[in-house]
Amino acid sequence: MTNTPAAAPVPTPGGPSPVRVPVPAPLPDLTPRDSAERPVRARFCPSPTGTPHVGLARTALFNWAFARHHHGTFVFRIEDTDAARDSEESYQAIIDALRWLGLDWDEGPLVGGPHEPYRQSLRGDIYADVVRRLREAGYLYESWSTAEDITARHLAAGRDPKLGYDNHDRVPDPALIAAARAAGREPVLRLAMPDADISFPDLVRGRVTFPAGSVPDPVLVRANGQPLYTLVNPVDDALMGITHVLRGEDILPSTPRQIALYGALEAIGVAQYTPQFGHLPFVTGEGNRKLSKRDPQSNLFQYRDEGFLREGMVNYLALLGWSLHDADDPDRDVFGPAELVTAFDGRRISGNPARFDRKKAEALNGTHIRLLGEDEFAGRLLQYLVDRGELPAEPTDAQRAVVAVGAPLVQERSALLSEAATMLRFALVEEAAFEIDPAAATKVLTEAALPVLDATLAVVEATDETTFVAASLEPALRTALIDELGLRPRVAFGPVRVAVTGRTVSPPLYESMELLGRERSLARLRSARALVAG
RNA sequence: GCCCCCAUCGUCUAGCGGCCUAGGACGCUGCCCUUUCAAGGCGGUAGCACGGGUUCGAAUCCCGUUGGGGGUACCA
Repeated sequence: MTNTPAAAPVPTPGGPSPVRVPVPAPLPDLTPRDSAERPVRARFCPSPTGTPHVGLARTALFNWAFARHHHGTFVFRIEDTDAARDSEESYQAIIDALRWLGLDWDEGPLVGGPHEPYRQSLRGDIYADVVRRLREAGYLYESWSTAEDITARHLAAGRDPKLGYDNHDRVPDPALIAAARAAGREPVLRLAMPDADISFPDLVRGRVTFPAGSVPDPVLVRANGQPLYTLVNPVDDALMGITHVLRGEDILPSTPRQIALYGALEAIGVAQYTPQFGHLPFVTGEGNRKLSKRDPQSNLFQYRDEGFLREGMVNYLALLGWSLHDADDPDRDVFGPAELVTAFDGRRISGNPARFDRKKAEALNGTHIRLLGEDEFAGRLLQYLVDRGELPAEPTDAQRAVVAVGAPLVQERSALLSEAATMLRFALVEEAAFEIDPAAATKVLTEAALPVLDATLAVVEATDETTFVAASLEPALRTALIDELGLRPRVAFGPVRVAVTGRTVSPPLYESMELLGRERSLARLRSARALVAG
């Protein structure tokens, strides 16, 4: 391997450089009063490139909570500057995600605001103007080198080609330019990085310093004239008056070039100040790797489909890199969106990567399900069943009644709405569509079940519409099955449960029978008996 | 390679020099309750990566090592 001098990969062009080098403002350590100096304006600025994932949602949540906590403004902006990857479908999905989580924005698509438009694909003229002014002030220079040119120069000089761009074009190279022109190529526009350490106070990590020379001059404008993220992200943050940038740790390494750009933007009057940055830890999956967009576990909507509550999801997402500390509990796990906002001042964000733990997310969701009032839970469950297509858009009165009566029976036994739906399905399906789970039948509906079903049938047949209620069924069945047949409860009620609900796991039995009704219960018991009798 | 970030139970964390024989939650697990499953109650299991400092005293501060992660695009 080539021995390259450490920390000096970028040769400084000899002689006076024709390129103007921005002077970033010194960014002193944060003091408690900094946050009070100007009203907080935080933003969420995703690229619409795929299905929203949990890491994206976490970033949105933190920015939202931070803005709300400080009574500031939450700006929502779409960074769709890569036509090859962006899609309208993805844009709609992001909006859907924010709405589901209840993250309302004060400025952005659909709601407008003083800095419209909020989709970067519509802001071309603005960027063109900023680029023109940066060029006129001398901050951008044309760079004609291709990746091959750069690699060839490193190799010729005995340097490691992985060093990246070598700042060669700061001084125009007539031969290179002529060759590029002959090949019909256009130059990209680069910003010259200052030859000094770049250091900034990170809200999450404290002071972070990048040594001079460790960041090559970045490309801000493509050869085809289209601006890149490296330009438009800081430009829009500046134009929109963003004060705090909470974003993923993956862009921590690009912060120095943004700070350099802010120096130039301030010089030409586009920016008034450099915002404060806070880099949120990664959300990881099963391994230690950053949760990839391709990982099915990362798909936010999957959790909604499986019956996560907004409250459960928000609560769990908030715990991914943050913890709530209050007077009576220094490490509280369960809290709602309002409590999150009250507590989220941004100071307790951890720098540690956090693994997305499905089990814990589910447990937390179960806690929130139990926290819901009975009627509220029934309403959520009904909506969930409709959304999942298990009930029609306009459920019948009978269907509504089953959910209303059944919801309290399953509320404390469900961690997810999908579990509640599964447990209530026996009473929701058309009678013709009712099926007994084969595994449950094999396990419980054996020959030994015959006397149980006979005794149960006798009991139920003896009831009428007024005595077919849980309160009467319980003593009657206990007498018939436990006392008279001398069975243990587990053995006695198993066959009845499977006959009536089709599953070994169900809401409480007597209530389930009452919910189903006398006639349907009888029919199912008879059908199960026939099955057992062969 | 180079730059940056991170390092407390399996997982997420509390801890910001003595209150720590390290607390909570999830998980796992024992018992109780019990018509299934849950919920609930009472227990248990398990951790400060390593090595140097600093200090009367270090999970807490500093340095190094190791390990993990990210970046190094005319993606964002």
